Amino acid sequence: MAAGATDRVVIRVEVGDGRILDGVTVRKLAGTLTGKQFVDVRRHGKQAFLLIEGGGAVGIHFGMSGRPVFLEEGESPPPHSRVVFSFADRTSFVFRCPRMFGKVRLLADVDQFLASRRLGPDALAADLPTFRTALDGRRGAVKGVLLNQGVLAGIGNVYADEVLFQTGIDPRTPGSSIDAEDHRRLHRALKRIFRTSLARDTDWAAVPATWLIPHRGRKGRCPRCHGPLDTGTVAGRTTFWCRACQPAQ
DNA sequence: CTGCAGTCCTGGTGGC
DNA sequence: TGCCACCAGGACTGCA
Repeated sequence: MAAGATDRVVIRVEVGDGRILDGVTVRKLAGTLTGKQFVDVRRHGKQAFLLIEGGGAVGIHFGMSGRPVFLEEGESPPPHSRVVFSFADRTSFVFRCPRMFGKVRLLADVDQFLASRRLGPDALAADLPTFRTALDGRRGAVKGVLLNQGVLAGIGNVYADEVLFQTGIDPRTPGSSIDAEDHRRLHRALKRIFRTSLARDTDWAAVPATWLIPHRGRKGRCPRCHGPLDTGTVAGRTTFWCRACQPAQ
């Protein structure tokens, strides 16, 4: 993800738009980082953490459009680069965020931060028992359960629709009627979806045509049965599903 | 506790 | 063809 950001000395931190910062000033961020290295990168759900030598971390929440970009010497920051960390070896690490929904923070302790935000286990890292425990007993529409970052961290609106499509579950199904077999199938599908998507650099234009994602949109048709997709608001979010392939319970 | 609306922001889309 | 209004997306706040 942020491969290359570690083990290089930070010599400059530039913030293109201060609104991306949360709870820290440009001055404080730059002052803390200058002369230090990032020693490791962690990810939890939609956030990445660049661990600073000697303690603390830079927390990056990707929002919907945030992307990490590593630049080799001589490469210029792309448009919408909100924060640029420049290293002594002339490479740099950039946080792009066109829609400005992301956040950059300075954290004393990552685990403490995760606990304070009440985030659930990471959706991609969760094994089946963890996944099952997280989902079990949740009320409300299953789509809302999947979107709840306090249940599992990392599933956004588009991926929630995708995993429900691939498991043939109606997004409005009450969480209480999702059984152990559904849990198993959701878990397997989610891993496959995230791994495939990450392998394609999360480019939605590059995912398989058999997925729901390329067909989201007004006149979209189901890639499996070719019937018209249903659209509506579920759990407060725009939702696409196929009434035939995801039968109501 | 739960769920809903409103808010932030801007590139892309739909409609005219 | 060109312009503009509107919408989506994540997470927080405030209200019922």
